[in-house]
Amino acid sequence: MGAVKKSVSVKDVARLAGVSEQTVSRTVHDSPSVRPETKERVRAAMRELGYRPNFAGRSLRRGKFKTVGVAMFNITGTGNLDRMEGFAAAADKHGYAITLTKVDGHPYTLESASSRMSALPVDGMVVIMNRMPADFGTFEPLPGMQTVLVTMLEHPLCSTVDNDQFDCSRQVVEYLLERGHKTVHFISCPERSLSGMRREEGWRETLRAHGIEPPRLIRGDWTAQSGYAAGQALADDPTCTAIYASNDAMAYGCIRGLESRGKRVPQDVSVVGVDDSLGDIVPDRRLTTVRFDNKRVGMWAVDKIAGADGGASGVEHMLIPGVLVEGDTVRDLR
Amino acid sequence: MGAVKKSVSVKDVARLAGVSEQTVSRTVHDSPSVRPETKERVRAAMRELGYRPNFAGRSLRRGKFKTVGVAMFNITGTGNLDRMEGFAAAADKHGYAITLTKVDGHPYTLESASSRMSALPVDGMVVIMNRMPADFGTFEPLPGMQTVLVTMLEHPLCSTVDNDQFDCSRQVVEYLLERGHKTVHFISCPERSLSGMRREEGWRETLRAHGIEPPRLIRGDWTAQSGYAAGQALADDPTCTAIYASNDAMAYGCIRGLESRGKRVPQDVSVVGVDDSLGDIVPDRRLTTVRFDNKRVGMWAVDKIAGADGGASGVEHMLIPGVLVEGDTVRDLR
DNA sequence: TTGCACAATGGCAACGTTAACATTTTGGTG
DNA sequence: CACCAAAATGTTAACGTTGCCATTGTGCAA
Repeated sequence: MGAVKKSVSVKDVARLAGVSEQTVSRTVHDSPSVRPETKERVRAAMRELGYRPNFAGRSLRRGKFKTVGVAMFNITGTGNLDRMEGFAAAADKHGYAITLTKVDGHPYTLESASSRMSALPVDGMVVIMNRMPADFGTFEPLPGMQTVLVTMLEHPLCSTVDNDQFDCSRQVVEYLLERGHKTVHFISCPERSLSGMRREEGWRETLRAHGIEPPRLIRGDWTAQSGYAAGQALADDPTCTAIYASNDAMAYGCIRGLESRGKRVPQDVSVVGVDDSLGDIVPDRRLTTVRFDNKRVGMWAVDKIAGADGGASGVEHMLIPGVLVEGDTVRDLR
Repeated sequence: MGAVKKSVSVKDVARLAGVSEQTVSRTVHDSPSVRPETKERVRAAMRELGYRPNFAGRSLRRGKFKTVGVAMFNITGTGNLDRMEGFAAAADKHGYAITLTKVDGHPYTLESASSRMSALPVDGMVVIMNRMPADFGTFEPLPGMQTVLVTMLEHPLCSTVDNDQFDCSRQVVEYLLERGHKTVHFISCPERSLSGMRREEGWRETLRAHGIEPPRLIRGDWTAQSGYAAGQALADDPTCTAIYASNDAMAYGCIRGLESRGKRVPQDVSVVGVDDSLGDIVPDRRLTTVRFDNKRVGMWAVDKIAGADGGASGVEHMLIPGVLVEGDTVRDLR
């Protein structure tokens, strides 16, 4: 019918309501210095025209976007959903939005994540690191763009936050040692995984701290199949009474592998996993595992950016401990 | 040391390069009507000052944000990660970004998702529906904001896309019937799940289409535990040679439940799930299941918005079929 | 040498919003 | 009723970018 109206601006509302643009703006922000009846008139005009504030104009004026960018090299990955839940929750709390970007991992550098973000309407950015970026040591965040890395490594210029993988292994190993196990065997993961390697260190160092020389580890690949093979291999080892697997899938595979060789869990061998990812999937047992609070990790990252708002806050490093969840796959030997 | 520079604009670059702002803008867009040596001078100035184009100014000028908003009532949910992968991939392809928002589900209405988005810098929006919004029938998208719903329901004003749940059940049921099973028992899910109910319809109607009266279904709750109970219950039913569970966790629970009663899978009873979510988790068998392409669902949604760009494209409804993946939990009775 | 086409560059305005300041109106007091 | 403070409203300018049109410079044919 009529000409296509581009978009409704304060000017249009002002004209219809018979007030100045400024009064409209004040009404939008519910300023106390507008008479209630005037406000009502303006609101009526806004409703009639279907006015909604233009984000671009607003940000341009304010120099702020109220948005945090999240850069991911891999979207699919254990815990990412919970982390996002955390991002969204924290953003919500501060009146911020989240902008998600997939970064091509070739090359796998922080620089590529950073430059990808630089053209987007964000006040700060979070990078989820899965591996070691080539430029981790030399990377400098964009000026004015607060950058938080989700990693357990510390960075001199960027705040970091992640689950405490070392402590996770410490908890597991000590839990087993306390229950009378003489040593703890370990099913590891691919070497490129930062968090996996940190778990490995935690296992090794905690054993050493208790004066125990770590047994030879078995390298897995995160899948239950590799855990199954590991379980079969360890079934013949008489010194093996306790196995710690780097994730729940391998732990479960390991249990089945042990059982396939006639070992019973936990009567003969105890098994502990990490992730708490099998709760609704495995029906007949409750795996003893470590539950991480990825949502909290996500919240911390966004809080750091959105919470600081104007005031530039310093670089911080945060490790969030997991919680060991007792199931029925560990035997107390005492 | 010096005063804090707010941000570098074309003006600053222009001054340093000794050209007009317009020439800087043209250089940014690599216009052919700038002499190569001038371009180089401008580029040098940009590098020196660390110029990056301001998104707000640009969007304000262009009236476009090159961003698609995604509204979710629940971030955590099967398939969401893959869907996001799809959102991000499609956005990337079109040079768009994704803005993620969690919408409070009280009330659970499209209106609340829509108004939440209206203040954000987005050109269009995607809503992931898990349940039936109270205002589904009456909802009107914001003018100028193309809205795509991820749901299998059709909407008169919004394009929709989702996995074809009905067809999923059809495939499974026909697959089993073809292999000589006389009927197919069904482990369902909570009634509030839209997709689950559609699977239920598919099961029921496909059986009827083959002249078979559907047996009484067992209502589960998505967990392996409920599948386990269902498996035990069905173990005593001599007519039951094939079970179709509404997800893999219940299917796996069901298998374990059957085994706990001495039934073997697939020798005595065949079991099929949906989701293909156990591949790396269950070590000793490959579940026959249906794999959905959630990434493609996500891509379709964002393509619809970002692909149309200016030209308003019509309302479309898309159902993306899953693929039945043969494992070793079905016996061919022929 | 003049004229003309075309390449290269510059000036201006506008997108929508709001902070800062300016002005008008209102209500209360002497 | 004049006067003043406070409340209510209006005016202006600027945020950074870029489309449009104007201007200047360059090379070449007449």
